[in-house]
Amino acid sequence: MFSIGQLSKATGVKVPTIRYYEEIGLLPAPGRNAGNQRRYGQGGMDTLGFIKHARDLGFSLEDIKSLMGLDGHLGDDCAAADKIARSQLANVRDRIRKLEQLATELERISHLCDDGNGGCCQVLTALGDHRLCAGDHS
Amino acid sequence: MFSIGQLSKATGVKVPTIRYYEEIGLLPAPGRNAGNQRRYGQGGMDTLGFIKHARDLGFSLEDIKSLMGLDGHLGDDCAAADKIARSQLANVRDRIRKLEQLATELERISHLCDDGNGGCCQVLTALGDHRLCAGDHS
DNA sequence: CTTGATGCTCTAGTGACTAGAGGTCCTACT
DNA sequence: AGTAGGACCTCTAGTCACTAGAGCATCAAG
Repeated sequence: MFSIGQLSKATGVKVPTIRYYEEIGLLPAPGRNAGNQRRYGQGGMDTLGFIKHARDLGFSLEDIKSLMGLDGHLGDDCAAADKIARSQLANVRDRIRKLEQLATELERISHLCDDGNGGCCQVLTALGDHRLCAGDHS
Repeated sequence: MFSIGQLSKATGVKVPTIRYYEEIGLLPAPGRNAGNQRRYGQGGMDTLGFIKHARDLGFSLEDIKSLMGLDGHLGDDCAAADKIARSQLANVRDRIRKLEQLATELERISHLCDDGNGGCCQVLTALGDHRLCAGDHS
């Protein structure tokens, strides 16, 4: 049996966050000891580990709810899980693409001060005028 | 003179968002007409364009406040602006790196179902056990 | 038996908006 | 001049995924 603090240390999920997950029905409410404190078993540990890992991979809590069964246990609908994972992958790829455009643009802007082309500050001008952009981000 | 709707169309910033920017002191409150409706000049248009572009580049509203003068006009402190832009670039690069790790991991997970290695669902197992990860994301 | 860490509930705040209610105003058309 | 419908106004509350703090109870070690 683990206290909420031990669970927190073991999984890397902060204590208030664990209580929050319970509140929104993501993590099943565990039993309590005589002093009304939460006591978790291995099942709670596994479920929280699952949630943590999925969150690190960028899944929303809504996605995670879908990935787990309605009763709070891990589901086993492979096709659905695979679909969510693939859509998440597409999402991540898209974010990478957008961020790369931004990095290009920011790099260009950052170099404006180096060139010494008639004094600063070109950075603010570049930020102010989208037409000066090289790429077509967003 | 532009109405808030015209400003919205011209800049691509939604009407409630413009009012929100005004409320938090990012966009100076414009004059009103006889019927208490906002009327913007070119200055308002420019400032909102600046905000929009900076937001698209991933700057926080707090960053944008720093980039603009305290009185709501565009500032001209080049060194400070450059510092913010560079820190934003580093931030974006970091996010790209993390997302690439996630994409790798998600790709691996998504392929588990293809392999047909003893039946599904490996996706949920992989999500549940961080130790099965190839890379060390997060 | 005390001390300090850990736990409890509850409320409110974060960032950057978004949605809706309920009302007023402007503009174009008849 | 009247009217229909869109645009505008303020205000409140909701979103997501937490985070912070108040004020109290409980637990474990010395």
